[in-house]
Amino acid sequence: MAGFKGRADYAVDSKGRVAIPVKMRNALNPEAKNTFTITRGFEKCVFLYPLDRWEKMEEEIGSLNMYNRESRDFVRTILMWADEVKLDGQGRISLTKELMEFADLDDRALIIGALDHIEIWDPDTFDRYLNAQSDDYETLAERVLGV
Amino acid sequence: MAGFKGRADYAVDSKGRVAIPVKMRNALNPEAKNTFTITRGFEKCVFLYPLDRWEKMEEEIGSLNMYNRESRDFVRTILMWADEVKLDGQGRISLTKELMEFADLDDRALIIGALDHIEIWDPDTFDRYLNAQSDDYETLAERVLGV
DNA sequence: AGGCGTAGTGGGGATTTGTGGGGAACTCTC
DNA sequence: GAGAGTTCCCCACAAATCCCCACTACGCCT
Repeated sequence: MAGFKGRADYAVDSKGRVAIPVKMRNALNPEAKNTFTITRGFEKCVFLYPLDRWEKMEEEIGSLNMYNRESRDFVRTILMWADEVKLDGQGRISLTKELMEFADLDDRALIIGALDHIEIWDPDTFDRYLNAQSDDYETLAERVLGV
Repeated sequence: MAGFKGRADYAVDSKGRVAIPVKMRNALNPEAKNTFTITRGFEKCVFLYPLDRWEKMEEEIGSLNMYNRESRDFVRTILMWADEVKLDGQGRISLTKELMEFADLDDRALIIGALDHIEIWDPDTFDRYLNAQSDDYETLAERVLGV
């Protein structure tokens, strides 16, 4: 039930497979059935939602009114990139070509725990992302947490 | 029970047949019996409702106020073009000429999962549609998923 | 220190999927 | 009723996908 945390620098093999760290696999809710929904994330990374968490999201999406143009745009955009993936016998998932292209992934990937989901980054992209952050850790924390 | 998601760029063969991606076929409720109701969609695409879902749609339509002119227009349009199609042995459906013409389809089709229904787009039409969207992915997602 | 188990990595083979086409059955027209 | 045109069903094939097995490195336990 604990959230995902930690980070790992793993290989992406020629078939587009990435291992998920054991710590995160153990943090999986049994009802997630080793299944994730993988989709585009923010800032050029890939999001991985465990099944149980994704179902809540689908409920939210499903409750939108489809006769509203903006809702349709949103539903299409979100779902278009989503895909259901299962851990294989070795605890890996396989990325689609589209998502690898989107996140600029080649043969290395950074797996990052983010509480209710897992993020997959290209290491270089992540570096640039960190450097682009104007504020340091302390300042950020103060802005977000410090009332 | 999971909704339709994902996207695929598939061929439309000379007989007007399009394959439905396995992932979406697997998401089908057994009581849909591999049958869809196909009809005109919004924004020049074709909608594909699984049988079980379409029945709810009919209820919704039936509950509309028929003394309202716009309701009548809507109901006529959606029903006039509606047709029942079944997956063939290869998991394909065949499009009618009228719907292909309406959606500007020729030899390629974009199949997009949209939770309770499937959409079929002409690739160029879809490109134009995406470009016309005002908000980017992050903004859209934040609006609904961002608590 | 040695062995055992687990985690990350790689690859081969079987199966499935997307695609095209042929032929039977059915319909519509003349 | 014959012929042309459709529609439907089945077969075939190449490519992509999935599943399983094998290897190595590291840590833990005895």
